Amino acid sequence: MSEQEKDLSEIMQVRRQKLEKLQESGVNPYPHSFERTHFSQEIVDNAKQLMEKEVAVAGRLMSIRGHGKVGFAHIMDSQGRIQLYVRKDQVGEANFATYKLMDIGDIVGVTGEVFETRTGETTIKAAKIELLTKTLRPLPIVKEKIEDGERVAYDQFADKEMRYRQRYVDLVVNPDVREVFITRSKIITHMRRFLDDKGLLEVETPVLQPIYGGASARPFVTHHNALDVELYLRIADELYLKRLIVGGFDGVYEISKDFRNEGMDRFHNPEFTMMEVYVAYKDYKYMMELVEEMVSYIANKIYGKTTILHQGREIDLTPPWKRITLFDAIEEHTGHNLYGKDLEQLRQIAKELKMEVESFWREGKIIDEVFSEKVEPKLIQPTFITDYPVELSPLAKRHRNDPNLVERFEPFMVGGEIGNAFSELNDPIDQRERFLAQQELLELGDDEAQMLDEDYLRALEYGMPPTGGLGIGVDRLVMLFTDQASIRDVLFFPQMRPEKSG
RNA sequence: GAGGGUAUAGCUCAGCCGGUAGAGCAGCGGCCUUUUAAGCCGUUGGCCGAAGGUUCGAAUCCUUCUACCCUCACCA
Repeated sequence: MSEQEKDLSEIMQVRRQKLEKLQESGVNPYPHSFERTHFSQEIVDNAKQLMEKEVAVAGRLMSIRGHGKVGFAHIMDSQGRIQLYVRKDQVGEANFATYKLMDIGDIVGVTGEVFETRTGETTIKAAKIELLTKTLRPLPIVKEKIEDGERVAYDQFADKEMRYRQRYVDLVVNPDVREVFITRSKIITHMRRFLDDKGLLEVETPVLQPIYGGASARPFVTHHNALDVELYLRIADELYLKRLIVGGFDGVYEISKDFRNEGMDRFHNPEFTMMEVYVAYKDYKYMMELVEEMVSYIANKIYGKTTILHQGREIDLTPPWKRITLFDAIEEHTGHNLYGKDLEQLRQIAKELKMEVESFWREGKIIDEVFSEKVEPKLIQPTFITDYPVELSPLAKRHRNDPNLVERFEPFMVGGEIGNAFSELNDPIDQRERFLAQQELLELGDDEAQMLDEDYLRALEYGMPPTGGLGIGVDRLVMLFTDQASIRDVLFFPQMRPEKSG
């Protein structure tokens, strides 16, 4: 980079020359503060009341149109944009000279009176325009035009790689991107408020864990020097949160990052945000109500209604959502009832469905595969899939009516799952057996099988009340609400290969 | 991990069956005291992602590499 710095592009050299000129004329290009009285949007919205009143706004110059001894510009702040009108005979010779040395992208503060131009645009007639930060890099400026009431952007900053790597530029230049992240923040705020209003306690549990658990995934491994031990970045919060239920809390939740050392695509980032909640004395039926209530609550808070548009389809989040068992759903979509079928029969059915089956797959795995291939893509409207085979769910309690099943559900919509929940297994003896079954899988070479956690078993032996638990993939919920097709578009800084290798 | 695509000026993109680089915007110099994708005149700017190869000659054809995007496989 330093080589490039020496040989700056012409456009950047010019900016540095302007910086020097400004300093020579006594202008501080990096002053310490500015007293703002209004945001741009407030002025535009309240133009009548503010007419001929003095205001002070601060933000970035996004367009400059010169007219000799006069100039128009747009300044953008966090709320929007407003036009400036700078006259040499108003701001004075020296200040006008400073203005002439400003570039698109520079951060400025303007004081002046509000008025309306001939064309009817609310504008600030500058009494003074101050440089607040000189910028040395040109912004990839997007030009906009209003055509038939539609905002049309020209030369949009669109290169995805650059947008992700230089999100700060993306945010300045693409207003829709900012909106997505504001909505993301609101979703989490409303989620938190909803859970708090239920009387649940927000808690924090370890990210660095000596034994990882609570999900099936490969972990990131790290090393703690002082203790000289291997630690894992958590793949889930589950086992720690349930320890807190053992400890006597009636309901706890955590919204935080989990880490899974696996592939990346438009639904997966190595670090992602999970919300997990556990409520004592409740079961999975209660958790279903909690999910549909929470998601529709968020929709109402954000859009004032419980339907949303996602990738051109209207999704109706109004409770109650459809509920169907895993086996019924498979039968509905394939015509095959897989319940109680043995391994050979399942293989035969998979064959008839033209699916490839790996030799080491067991019953549960085949059922899961049939479901995700034949059913999952068709679950567009919100649907709870319930009652999974025991072997797929080592932490879930057996079904009250059928010991081959567990009380588990996953909420699906737009062809993907957004969470996972169960009546939590609190029988320590059964839990030990399930862990041992996982150990066998581990030995068979399943590197995602779960580790046996003796301390967690000890906690269960002290007694965990009946508990309902739920995890929600927050990023996916955000994708749904903000109509984004890729997880990278709802993460400020999605994981990328480091820049400039080789 | 497999397949497909993309990479040319600060940004958005042209550049055909190989002949030595182009536009708009931005920038720079002019003119311009109500413009708004401001306008008009002039003008600078490129190791054509990297490295090799074929060729008299490569942005263009071939090979390898790098990064990103899309699809598929595993996982939320």
